[in-house]
Amino acid sequence: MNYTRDNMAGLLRSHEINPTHQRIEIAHALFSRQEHLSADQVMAAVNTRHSETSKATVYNTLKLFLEKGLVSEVIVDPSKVFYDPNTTPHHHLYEVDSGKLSDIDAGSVQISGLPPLPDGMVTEGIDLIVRVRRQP
Amino acid sequence: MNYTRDNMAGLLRSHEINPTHQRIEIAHALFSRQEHLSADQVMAAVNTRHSETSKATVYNTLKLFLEKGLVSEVIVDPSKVFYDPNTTPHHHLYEVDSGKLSDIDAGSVQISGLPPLPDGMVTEGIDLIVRVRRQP
DNA sequence: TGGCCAATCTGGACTTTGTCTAATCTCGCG
DNA sequence: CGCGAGATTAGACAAAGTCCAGATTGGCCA
Ligand SMILES: [Mn+2]
Ligand SMILES: [Mn+2]
Ligand SMILES: [Zn+2]
Ligand SMILES: [Zn+2]
Repeated sequence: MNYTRDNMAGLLRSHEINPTHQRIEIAHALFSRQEHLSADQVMAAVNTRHSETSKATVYNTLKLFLEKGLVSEVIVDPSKVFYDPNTTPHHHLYEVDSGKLSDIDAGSVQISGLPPLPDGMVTEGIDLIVRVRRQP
Repeated sequence: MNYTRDNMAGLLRSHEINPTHQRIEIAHALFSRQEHLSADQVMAAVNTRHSETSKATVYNTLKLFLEKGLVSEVIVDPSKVFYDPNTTPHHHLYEVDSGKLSDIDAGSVQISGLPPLPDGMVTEGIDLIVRVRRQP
């Protein structure tokens, strides 16, 4: 799969998102890199050549993508949220010193023995984060 | 175990923390409740009667407690960190709508199939968060 | 007892992440 | 064309957290 800007328009439409120039650029930043990016990093990525997308639009758009299920969010760093082009259930490895965040495939991992949920509650997701640091 | 202020002094000393009035109050707020509290909530708990502990001291002290292993931090909410008087390995259930955070005992939960760590890395911790929401 | 001084605490300025709003822009359609 | 719903924008605002220089504390020794 090649994440060209042209393909982004179709991807957006398939998630019921009206493909505008800014939205295409933001989707392209996330999907072409296939990396976890913070709002700030998206902002920088999208405005490298010249300033074309405002902070408000970056935040609005990431929230829209999240609602529409185009991206997921990863909460590992107390100071910022990361946005993830991978929406399949998967886990994360977080290198505490460097802030590097990478995926762990959910296929091989198995979680068992979780207690039953409180009444009237449904699981929204299970986040598993392995926090690692460079050997001291 | 009764978490009186007097017992807090000994608890602090056993973690190589000089027990000052403010530190005792902050530890007491966390341990007597046995709940997950944000810095803001600690601040409020400690200053109910009359203002006695500054914001800077609350943040400094929570960071000190964390370094000394007296409390742990839980990162589930993108807008604030929770501090946890429970430092034994355990998991969390997070009710997204209400923000309620509760413990899941690690004893019964089993996680298997995690890939080997990158070279020269050691696990600092494994965070498992079950995000739930009220049935729609 | 009183003074010293290292550790601690403090108010408040500052930074960063994120939100909000009112004004402006865009673009497909009649 | 030109309308208007939806989208974008600048910049004010809010909340969490950090930082610093000065004030306080309290244990210890003369
Ligand atoms: Mn462009
Ligand atoms: Mn008191
Ligand atoms: Zn991921
Ligand atoms: Zn806990």
